[in-house]
Amino acid sequence: MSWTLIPATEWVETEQQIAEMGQYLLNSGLENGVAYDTETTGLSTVRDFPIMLSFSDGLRRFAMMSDPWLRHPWVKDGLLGNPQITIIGTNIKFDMHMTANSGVEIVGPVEDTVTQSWLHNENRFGHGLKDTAKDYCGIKMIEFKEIFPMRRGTKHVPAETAGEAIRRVLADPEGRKKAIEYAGLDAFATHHVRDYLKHCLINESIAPGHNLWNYYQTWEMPFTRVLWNMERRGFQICTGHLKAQQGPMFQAMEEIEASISQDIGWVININSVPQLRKLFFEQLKYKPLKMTDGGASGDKQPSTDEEVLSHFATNGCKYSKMIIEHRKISKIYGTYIEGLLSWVDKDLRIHTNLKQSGTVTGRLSSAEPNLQNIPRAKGDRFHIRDAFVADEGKRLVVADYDQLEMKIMAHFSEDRNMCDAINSGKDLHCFTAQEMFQANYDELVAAKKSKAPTSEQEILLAMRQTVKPIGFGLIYGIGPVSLASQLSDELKREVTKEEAQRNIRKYFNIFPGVEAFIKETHQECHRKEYVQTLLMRKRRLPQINARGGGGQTGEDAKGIVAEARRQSVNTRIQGTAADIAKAAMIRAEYDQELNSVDARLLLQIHDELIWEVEDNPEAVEITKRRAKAIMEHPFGPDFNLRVPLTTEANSGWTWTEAK
DNA sequence: GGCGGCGGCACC
DNA sequence: AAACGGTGCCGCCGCC
Repeated sequence: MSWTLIPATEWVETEQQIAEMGQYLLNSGLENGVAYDTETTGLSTVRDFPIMLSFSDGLRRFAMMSDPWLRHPWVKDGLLGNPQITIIGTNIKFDMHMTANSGVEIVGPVEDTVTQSWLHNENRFGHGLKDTAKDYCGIKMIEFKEIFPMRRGTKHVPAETAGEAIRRVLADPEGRKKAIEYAGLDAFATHHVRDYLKHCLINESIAPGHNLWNYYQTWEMPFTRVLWNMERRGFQICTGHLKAQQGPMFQAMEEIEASISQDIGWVININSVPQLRKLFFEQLKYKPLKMTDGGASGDKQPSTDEEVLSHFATNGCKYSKMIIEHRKISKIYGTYIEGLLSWVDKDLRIHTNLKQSGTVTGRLSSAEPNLQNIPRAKGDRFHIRDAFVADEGKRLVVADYDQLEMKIMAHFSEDRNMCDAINSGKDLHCFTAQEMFQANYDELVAAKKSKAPTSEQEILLAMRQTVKPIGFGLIYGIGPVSLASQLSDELKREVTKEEAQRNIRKYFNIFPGVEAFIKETHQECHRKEYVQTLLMRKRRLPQINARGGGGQTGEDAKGIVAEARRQSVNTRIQGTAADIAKAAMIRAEYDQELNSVDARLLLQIHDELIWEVEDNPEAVEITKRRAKAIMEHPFGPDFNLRVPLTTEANSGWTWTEAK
């Protein structure tokens, strides 16, 4: 569709009009869903609420004030509260929050065009309505700020909020006309984008008898609501625990900065990389160990990251360690103390934004704030995870997969040795070390468990430490250079790239199926220009067949092809892990037993799920048992991979205790 | 004064 | 940094 004839918005302001709209949309909506959009007081999913509403079936479009019409039976019960009607939105989770913030629930199935667009092309830049309406339907959208220019703030007068701007524009007759046109357009365009994408997804086969639209309906549609529930619940934070650390941390950073400044003769800001370069490479005359990436501009500068500073420290630099220490504190202080505190809402909980379509592999992502990169308890002196707590009278249950990605590698590769080792309950890394270095398996396990390893056990541990990064590396498509560096770091001795290469070779000799799996994945990707996960979701990698030319040198194309090859393997593994976690979450959310004890899913960190449940032994026990059962059989009790998806579940008052 | 690039680093 | 995959966010700094 290169252009679309757009009907005028029908502004609803009488009982008769709302009834006419309700009746009309009920009929068409039962067939093909109703698109819904809100103009709101702001972007906060907990504090803001709708001011204007719009609905469309793709033929007519309607707009109205949220007050009073959101609560009108035709809207509240006839459309949004009607379990038979699919509500379609662009980032529908947001509109679900806004609507709920005004006390109205969307109860039926929900469709999200952002997720649909991502499924259609995960590599696309921009799945928002402005981009998709234009590219897919030829509809040119009006910018929000064009209709509702927000007054800028000054020193003394705060900036206008979105809500104030909308109300101000609506008060003016000319502005009102424009606002009505604008509000009605979003829902209308959303419906058109959805119809287009539905058509595309139906026509995209992913397996005999299955297309991407089936996949969308089976997995992504229910997942949207699961994520909405999780965002709605939030995660309780013990703010006192975070605040108690602010003073000492700030003081520690100041002391380090003052001490170094005194010594070097000028006031340095340790957070400033250019100032650190001045200190190390101009004043102290160190040689750059490595250069930065340089980004798009290509301006490569000497790096001052932790590896470089550690190297300088071993060469006798007394500042390096202090700077590393300062960086650690600064990171925790900025991101996880100040940062997290600024996200705690009135209910003492953090409500993150869980992005269903943020990644190219199908993983979930979390933002505003990111709760998927909270420092892990082990090694965090500031105990950030202790601040993540259960509500009064409740308890957290944490369940996580054991080596999920390696299990998937075993499943896909069907490697006999790898599957046998896992199926006999062996520690995979110890088994690999045994095979690679002819060590004794039981002794390897004993060394791993030992609190005070003997010198013989240290050797065994080094074997296991050698093997571990290779396992990860296979999933990432590692090369000998980076493996060598990783091993050098891990083993605290120089490992050459030749030695690393020999270890990779040995690894493949023990698990020949793994090497074959990688080769087959490359070949298939070259042939189809995409790869698929367990649930047949696609990642398109057309660049895998890139040839030089077009201003691109042969060397460049080689790099691009190699990268795409790594991505093809990684996506099948990482993407399948994401499928498994997704399926487990959907099953858990609708599980009768978990619901019977009111176990509420709060967060997913890729291979880990966290619930909040009533603090009584029976409820906790049921949650742990059920969580484990569901995660180990995410596709139901009858579907098994070639290896078991072993899961461990624990409970506690805080995230740290429950893990 | 807002914005985007960059370096660095937290997680799986 | 890399021939190691996928994220999000901090502070700094230069630009407009």
